[in-house]
Amino acid sequence: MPHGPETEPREYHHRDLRNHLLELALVDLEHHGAHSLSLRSLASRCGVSKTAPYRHFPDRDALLGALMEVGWKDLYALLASAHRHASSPLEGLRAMGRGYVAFALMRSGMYRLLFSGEGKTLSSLKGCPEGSDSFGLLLDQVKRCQASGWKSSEKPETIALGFWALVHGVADLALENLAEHPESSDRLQYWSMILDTMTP
Amino acid sequence: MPHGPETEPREYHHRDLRNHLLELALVDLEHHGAHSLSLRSLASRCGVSKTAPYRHFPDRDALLGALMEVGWKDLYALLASAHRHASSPLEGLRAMGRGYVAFALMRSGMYRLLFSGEGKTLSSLKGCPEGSDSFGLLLDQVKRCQASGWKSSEKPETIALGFWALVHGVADLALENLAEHPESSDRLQYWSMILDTMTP
DNA sequence: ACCTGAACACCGTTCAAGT
DNA sequence: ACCTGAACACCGTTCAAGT
Repeated sequence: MPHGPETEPREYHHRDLRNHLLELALVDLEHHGAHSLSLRSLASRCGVSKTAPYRHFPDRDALLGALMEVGWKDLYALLASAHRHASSPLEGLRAMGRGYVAFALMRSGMYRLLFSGEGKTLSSLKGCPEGSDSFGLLLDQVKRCQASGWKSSEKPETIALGFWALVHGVADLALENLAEHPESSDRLQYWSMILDTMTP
Repeated sequence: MPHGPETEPREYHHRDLRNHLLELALVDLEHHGAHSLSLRSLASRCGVSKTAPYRHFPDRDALLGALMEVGWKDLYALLASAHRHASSPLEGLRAMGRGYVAFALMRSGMYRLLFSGEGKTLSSLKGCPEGSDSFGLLLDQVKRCQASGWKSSEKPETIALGFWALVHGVADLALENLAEHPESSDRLQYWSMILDTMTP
């Protein structure tokens, strides 16, 4: 059945290839991890030749970079909404920590891509406004906590980095499932408890 | 110049291939990261055919696993020696934390291999006695701290996991160079300060 | 027991060429 | 502007065969 002059001509230049690639990549990222992402495989599943992606990304790292940008934005949005409905500054800080851990558990592929290094994390965070904005969000919340008397003698940057380190470490350990007790049906809850224990 | 009956016949079966491969791999690991490790390249630099490594490692992951075993052992030795000469239990705990961060900074390739996931970390830690022994070391030190009154109302496992998370997060952030102040000529010192600030 | 060689099924990337 | 096809230089892995 050959198609005549329809409004939407099939088998054309595909037009939205860039977004199609990113969409599939986001799925692969969660299901099989960043190291399994292949330009050739993505291309073929988009119904396009092996080299077509190079019109939209200079190389594989650029595709990964675009995915990270999405990740930073999502993380920022999650952190921003987490502290909004808190009953106190310190509760807001704790909520941000729980949100961070939840992000790591729910979107582990993306979390690992953002933070497992490979040398690109730093530049991607500094280069991406959403990345430094996330730290800015944390820093502001720490300052609000200090304004209400908590650890007010320390530099806010020191506290913010220390708290981020704690939260980040908890997220990493939770992701590696590094607590072998049997009743770990709800990992988020267990690790939130650890987090609260370490937050004065 | 053909060689006669010498004591050490060249160009033979190489005999110590397994260790030679591991040696080269350890160098590559620090210089270019785990993802750059290639069985074929290692083999050729050992002066052996591309498939020879398969007599010693079932697959690439097995080579990585053998490297991790080395890493766990080294980390364990470092932690064990770190707390030995401390003036108090809590000082010992802090020394272990600094040692962990120092390990991450000095052997970043190995540190990333051990902890950047790829799904193998958990099993490699649980499977390798040195891995769980490292946690046992930490747990014992925490118990000594609690015996002298520190946070004695909490479960030692909770404190140990929380402290490990903190230290691990500090190590990760230090590795990503996530503090952009100019005078960061000595990262270890800066992040040790952050660590001490967060350790009550 | 340990190693080689050919073979298969993948990769990223470049470049001349097509529409 | 966007995509294709052939080509190059890599991979991991299997397997029959050599010593």
